[in-house]
Amino acid sequence: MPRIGAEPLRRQSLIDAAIATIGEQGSLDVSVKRIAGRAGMSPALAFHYFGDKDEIILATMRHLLREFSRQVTEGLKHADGPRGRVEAVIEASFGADQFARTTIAAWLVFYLHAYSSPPAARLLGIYTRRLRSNLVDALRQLLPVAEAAVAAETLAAIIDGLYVRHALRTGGPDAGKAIRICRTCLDRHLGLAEGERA
Amino acid sequence: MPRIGAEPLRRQSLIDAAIATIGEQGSLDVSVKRIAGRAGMSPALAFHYFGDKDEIILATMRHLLREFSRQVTEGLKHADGPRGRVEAVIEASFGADQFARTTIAAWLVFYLHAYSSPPAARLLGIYTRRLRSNLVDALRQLLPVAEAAVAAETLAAIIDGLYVRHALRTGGPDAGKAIRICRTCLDRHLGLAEGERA
DNA sequence: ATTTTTTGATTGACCCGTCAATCAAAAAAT
DNA sequence: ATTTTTTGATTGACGGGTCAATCAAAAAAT
Repeated sequence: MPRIGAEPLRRQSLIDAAIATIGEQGSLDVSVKRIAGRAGMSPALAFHYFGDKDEIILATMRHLLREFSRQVTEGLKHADGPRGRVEAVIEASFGADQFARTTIAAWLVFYLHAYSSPPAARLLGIYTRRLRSNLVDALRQLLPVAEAAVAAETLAAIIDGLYVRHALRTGGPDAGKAIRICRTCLDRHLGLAEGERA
Repeated sequence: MPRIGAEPLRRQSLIDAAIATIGEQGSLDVSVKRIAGRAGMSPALAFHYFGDKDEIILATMRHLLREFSRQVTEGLKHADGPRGRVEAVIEASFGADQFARTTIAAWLVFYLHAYSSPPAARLLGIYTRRLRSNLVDALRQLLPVAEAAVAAETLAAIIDGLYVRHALRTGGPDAGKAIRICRTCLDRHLGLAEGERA
């Protein structure tokens, strides 16, 4: 066997190249040729490892989702108290890896792709539900059930909105500003006045 | 001159068909053939009127932007007081025309398109700045300048986020719920406690 | 008759996916 | 240790198909 163990490396290279290419272009309309070229191999090799283009796309989505989940889980591990758990989710969302423009553009592309691709929709559904339950579970210990649901929906929307604005507007909010906006909104929902929180 | 007035009708038909096709597919990767077919004409006629595909896309964006601006302006006309002006912007954003799933999907597609198309970015920039100034101007009469800026950024992000979630998640927030979330957030930023506003 | 509207046919480019063939390293056999 | 065999890694070339855009000419209206 030659160069044993090349497959996982190649797959990862292709996924990285796919994120970069898709994110830079802001579209799924990128040829396998360009992705493979960026990863330093011929298109045929990409097909050899992934079968077809759809599978390249799905594998790339899975990688993005897994990476995000990993960071959230990591943040939750060191969080203490419900408020800390909410903040951990927020901070994971705006961590350097997740908040890179290219990464966010890729996320948005996949959001839209899910609009017409059932497998992609299934993947995103899992992520969405997990994120939501993380937020709701923590908020329920701080607020009445109804308000917790509203607060979770609001926070989730703000996060998504800040993503959109960061990725698409030059001079959009940076990570620090984004986190501050989320924290402020959380404070207000928890009924704390200016500067009142620990 | 024969068939006077055919051109504007054809152009409008093509723009409507473009919104529908792009919105349904959630992608700009739709052929001129399909758009023209949906509008009841041959692809060649679309090229005759618009020159190339990019111009079809840009004209479609301009139409969406103009329509949105029209609705905001209309709402502002009947609004009284700064709080009313903020709510007018919110309500225009979630009006039936703007909050239709297909329309929102088309919006998101154009957001992403702007990511790699300077002309599209220019168009969206105009819209973004106008929306922002509408919000900031009204909020400045209700809050200190710094807080007004944060509140505007927050509201704008929430609106965008709710758009994303409504268009892409089955069972996402409907218009009523979206408006309620925005109002609640606005209340909190204005420092009003539960049920305190007029 | 002239001008606009409309389209069928065509072209060149590009893309996805396949396939046969090549290459190089590991395993087996001697 | 040397040779042979096996097998994954890799690619160039190609087919079927689609798309954007062009063009010449027909249809329709004035």
